[in-house]
Amino acid sequence: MADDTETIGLLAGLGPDIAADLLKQAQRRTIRTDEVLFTAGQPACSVHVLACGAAKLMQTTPGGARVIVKYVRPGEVFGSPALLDKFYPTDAVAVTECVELQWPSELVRTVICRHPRVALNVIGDLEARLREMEDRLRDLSNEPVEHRLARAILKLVETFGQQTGEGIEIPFPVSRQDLADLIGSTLPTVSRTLSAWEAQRQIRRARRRLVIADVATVARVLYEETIPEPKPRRSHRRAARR
Amino acid sequence: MADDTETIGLLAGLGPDIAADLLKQAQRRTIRTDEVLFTAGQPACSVHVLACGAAKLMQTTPGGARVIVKYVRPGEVFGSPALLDKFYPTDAVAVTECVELQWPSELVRTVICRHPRVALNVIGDLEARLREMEDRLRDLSNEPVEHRLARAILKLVETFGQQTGEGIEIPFPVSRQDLADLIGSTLPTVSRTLSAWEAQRQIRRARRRLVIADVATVARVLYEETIPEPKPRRSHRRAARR
DNA sequence: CGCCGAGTTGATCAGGCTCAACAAATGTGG
DNA sequence: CCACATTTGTTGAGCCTGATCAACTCGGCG
Repeated sequence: MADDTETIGLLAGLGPDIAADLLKQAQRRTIRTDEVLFTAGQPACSVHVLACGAAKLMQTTPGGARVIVKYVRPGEVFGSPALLDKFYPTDAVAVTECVELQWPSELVRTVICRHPRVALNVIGDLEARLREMEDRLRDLSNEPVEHRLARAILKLVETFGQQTGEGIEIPFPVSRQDLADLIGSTLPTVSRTLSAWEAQRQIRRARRRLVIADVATVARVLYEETIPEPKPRRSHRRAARR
Repeated sequence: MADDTETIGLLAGLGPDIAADLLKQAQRRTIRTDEVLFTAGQPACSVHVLACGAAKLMQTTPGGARVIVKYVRPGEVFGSPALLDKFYPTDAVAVTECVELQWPSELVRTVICRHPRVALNVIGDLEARLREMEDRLRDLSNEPVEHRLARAILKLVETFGQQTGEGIEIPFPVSRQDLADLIGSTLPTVSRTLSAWEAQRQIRRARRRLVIADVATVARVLYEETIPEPKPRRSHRRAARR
């Protein structure tokens, strides 16, 4: 398992011996698909890293609406609120069989004191997530569903995509509802758009998995009919028309 | 200026002497209203803290759409991407006369090594911003404009609000366009809603400032007509109707 | 074989965006 | 201090994206 050292962002730049030592101190847990790693509202007392597999972080509002905040990929930190003794803000659910590492938060805090590099790694991770959220916020404010959907899929592709004979496959089930929750839309709307793309052979489904046959064409959705708009300062919302 | 020590989250928990020392090393800059602190895309080489005043962080898309990512309040860190030698992801614009402190990023990195507490402070700040973004994402996906607007205003109130004779005032100009960019809507829509609230005396305007006369009633917007929805699991979007 | 959750698809309707013309407020120079 | 220019806000009319509701299909499973 020593090769985790290379994957895990948290331990980057630490020197193999130290990293290995920290790894040994981690609590290791295997979680089956659809099982819950933690729940929103629970007190967060350890910092988590996904060693392998994939998980989704999501919130459910009292009204029943759901939002997928993020898909976690191997090597990423999640549950960092633990460092501040807060509560988990989201549910975390395994979407694959996966392996998770946990360190109790006080331990991590002392590690940070001894190896401040770890703190920088955490900061880097958080910073990246913040950027990601800013992007999504922009999309949600300005882009139509079709664009948001394309972008969400492209993102899944570059984060989790695996080349197969049929195209690039997302190696875990992504339901239409999931996609809807990811882009702030609804199942029927997503279904419609995807049906169209399926008809055009840009995507397909293989045993519960999403397969993107033609990434370039999906990406093109984002650029076609983006009005060059000669006017110096258009005001707002929906750059596309016609 | 030693009293900055108490306000500045970055320096929390450091001991007055150390904090004072760090403060001395900061580059201090005064910025006038509407001036730019930094621009999206610039290489970020120092970490900023707002000593006093207020600033907004915003992005402008090529299409001309704008998003206000955050209003920065005194004591907050902004421009932390510098720690990783990245680029500023947003523009930062002063909305008041304000004073900013800057530390070159390498300096901050060494400070972090000597005083890991600083790293925890940064992490705390980022974590809080992440939570905030998650909330906004949820709102944008699920709530109608009216709710988002109410929430945005309430947030401004609790972050910047100052009690005055007329009610609680936001101590800097917030245009309808700003509010629109904050909640992902458009100027005309915001204007309409606000006109209504103005007519009902919940808010007013005094010399370019927003004054919230009746916070409770604005807050009530969020709760009235939230359907109790007996059904165990409604699917999605817009909990409110009728 | 019948059930159940997930997906499809049609019909309908409304929130809120767009366009546009006008009114207020702020600022500028004489 | 007033006329004009510029920016910011107001308000009406119309339309379109995408949500909602609903009926039906499909694939998997006990």
